[in-house]
Amino acid sequence: MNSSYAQVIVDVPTQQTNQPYTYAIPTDLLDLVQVGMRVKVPFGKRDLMGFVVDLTDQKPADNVQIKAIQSVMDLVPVLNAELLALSAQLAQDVFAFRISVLKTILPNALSATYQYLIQLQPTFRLNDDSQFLQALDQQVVQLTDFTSRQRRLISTLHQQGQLTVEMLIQDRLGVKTQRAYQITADDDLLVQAQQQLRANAHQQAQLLAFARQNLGQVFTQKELVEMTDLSSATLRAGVSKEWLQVLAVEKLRRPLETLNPDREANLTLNDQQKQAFEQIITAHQSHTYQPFLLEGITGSGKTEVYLQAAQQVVQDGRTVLFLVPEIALTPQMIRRVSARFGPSVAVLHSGLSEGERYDEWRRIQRGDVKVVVGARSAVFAPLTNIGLIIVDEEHEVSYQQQDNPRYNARQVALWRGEYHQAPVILGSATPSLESRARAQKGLYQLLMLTKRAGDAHLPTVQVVDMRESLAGSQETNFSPELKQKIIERLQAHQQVVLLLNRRGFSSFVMCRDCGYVPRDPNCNLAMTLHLDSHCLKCHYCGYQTAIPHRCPQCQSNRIRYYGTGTEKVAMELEKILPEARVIRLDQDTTRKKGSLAKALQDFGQQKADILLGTQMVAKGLDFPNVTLVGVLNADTALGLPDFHASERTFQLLTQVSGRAGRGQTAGEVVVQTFNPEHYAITFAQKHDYEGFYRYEMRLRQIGQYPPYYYTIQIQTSDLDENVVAVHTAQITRWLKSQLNRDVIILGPSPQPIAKLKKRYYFQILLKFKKPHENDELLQDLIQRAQQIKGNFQVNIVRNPLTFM
DNA sequence: AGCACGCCGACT
DNA sequence: GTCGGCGTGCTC
Repeated sequence: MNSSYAQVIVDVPTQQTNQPYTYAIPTDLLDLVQVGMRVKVPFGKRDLMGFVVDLTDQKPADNVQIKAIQSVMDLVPVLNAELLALSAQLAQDVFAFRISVLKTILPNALSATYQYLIQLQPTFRLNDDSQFLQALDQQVVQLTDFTSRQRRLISTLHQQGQLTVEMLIQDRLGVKTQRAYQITADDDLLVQAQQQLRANAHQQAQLLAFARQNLGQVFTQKELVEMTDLSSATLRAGVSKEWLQVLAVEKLRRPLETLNPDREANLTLNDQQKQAFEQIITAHQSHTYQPFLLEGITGSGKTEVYLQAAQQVVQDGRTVLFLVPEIALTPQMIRRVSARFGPSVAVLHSGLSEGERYDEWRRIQRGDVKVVVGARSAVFAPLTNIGLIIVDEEHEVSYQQQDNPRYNARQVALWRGEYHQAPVILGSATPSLESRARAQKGLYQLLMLTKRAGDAHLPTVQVVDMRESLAGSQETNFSPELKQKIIERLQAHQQVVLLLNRRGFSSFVMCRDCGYVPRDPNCNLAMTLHLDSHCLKCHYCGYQTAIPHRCPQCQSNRIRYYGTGTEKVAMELEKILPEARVIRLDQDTTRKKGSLAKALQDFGQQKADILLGTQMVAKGLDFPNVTLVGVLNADTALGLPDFHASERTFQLLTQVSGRAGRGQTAGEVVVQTFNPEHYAITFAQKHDYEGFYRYEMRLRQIGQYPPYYYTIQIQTSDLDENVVAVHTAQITRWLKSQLNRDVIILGPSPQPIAKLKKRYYFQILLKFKKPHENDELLQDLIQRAQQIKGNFQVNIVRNPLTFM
């Protein structure tokens, strides 16, 4: 029985249209429209794309006029029941529009483009204003190509009948096709043709012979030419005589690195790995949703556990979703996974073109793929029958999308694991406090790997106090200790990785003599430098003070803002070690496609001695000849106005230390810092995650921060600084009157980057005990903010991971 | 978002 | 008087 109405989410991302609209299904589309398909619908004056989220027979109230669906854009649904349910849940969870979430779940190629076909009519009269239209007759144009003046004219002429405007809604990208031939299944026809063929028609004779060997089969033109060595002219002759039929077959744009991997054998698991493996497989085989926290020191072989568990799951007929941070999706890593799973793997990373991404998505959708490896957005891969989900480096901030909708892929992974009743592995050498605390409570099962693979030892870590090093001398990024060790490695023909920590760069003040950083008296967080207003501000509570010219702790006048770039460091290296060959790795040098792969390959082949880079050198790189890691500035993140500052610093130091001593030779790490006694640094020095965890948890408890409290960040913005300040203060008063007594409200205060793209930003932070206790009130806040006239905007972020 | 409606100031 | 500026409200 077909339903006669469809509930449609239309492609208009606004608060007012964030609801399903009811459309009638015309009789000729009755058996075509399905839930999860895209449709074209009339909406107001326009035609739009929309998603069918439900089918009903319920006739809606009489007071609304029901329009009919115009056409169906898909033959099969692009969203299954799981992903539709996920979209609804996620929209609520991250306070986003349903349509935005739906478009995030699907590849970009499936987002519609709106174009118009303009046809001038005989009545069209040319004049100065309408001159621009003459060249546009019969042309497909986009609305954004015109000024509002031109649009108005087109609209007027359209009403007068001087031209017609036809709306075209199209996929952003088509399916790429390739010319192919299907050989007739009619052998008699071919036999007959063979008998009648002229004796000198050797080419056609050859084609006929081949055809009779492959009755009914399909070959692309390219394949056919290669196999038979015939010309395309002969093939055309075959077509005209009906031996062959022309087809257009789909051509998949496959990323190169996954095409022909050499198979790679499994490594032997040690006892700890084996135990972890078995527990994961037990959960999978009993179809149980069970999150595991796999806490393994760097080099302990977490990846091998992932891969072998994945192989087992695939062997049992289920599929695997494997998430890694984008930064870890190096060609090294992709080759490794492809080598294990061959053609049944799909790799989704930011280097893919829109077309490649779409084609990988279609392979997954069709069920050709057993294992999906990818960064954040791969968590929406349309896999069915998932038997295992892996989130590698689960503590990574990049799993949370930084713009709307601000979903967290780790959370989505857990949701999908529960939906499929499958185990989810959260793996890290330095788990997020949140996940580690959940393991403590028994919500996740803790699996520990404490031994490094082979005989490798963790590197020794030397902390260098830059306060002493800098005193009296010229400002430099290299302490004598680090410089000396680099020289030793160069002489021994070993390699060096140097990390320049850019996180928190530039925006805070520190004393060069004693390491003092000005903190606000209320929150004890580092205050952010505002050059525009020449003051220091706390971005939690809004406390504000003048920039000191003399250090309050040691009276030095060398208190100034802190920061440097890789380019500057590379120049200094050139000066002090002119013979060293250096590869720079940062946003600037790796923007071009393939340049990262090239740089890493060169370093792997020892075409350089030193790899100098930002955060991206810290993750997942495996170069056995690297025996020294230098961290030029460990502190910068400590200066951030963020309660995660210590956690991030500890994680970064631990991760980058793990790059040293992965081969036979022991590794060494030099950490330069102005805060040698800071616990994030001393615990990292001892490779003591558990110690850091306990210490930091105490501080979080005292400061009433996560994981003891849930947080919500309310971002407000306006073109006018006063307007946003006034409205934000109003909202704060309203929240105070509405919220439960035990909800802690911090702010309002200007955001660390208070002005961005001509808008001024403020924030309010809420801290509370029950995860969803304020959701309704916040929805109400969004509705109310909608009523405010002007450019004022409100944006709500659940569990913010950064404060910028 | 985009489009119409409607209310005000600047012109042929 | 009308044209066109933009603020406001609606779209099944």
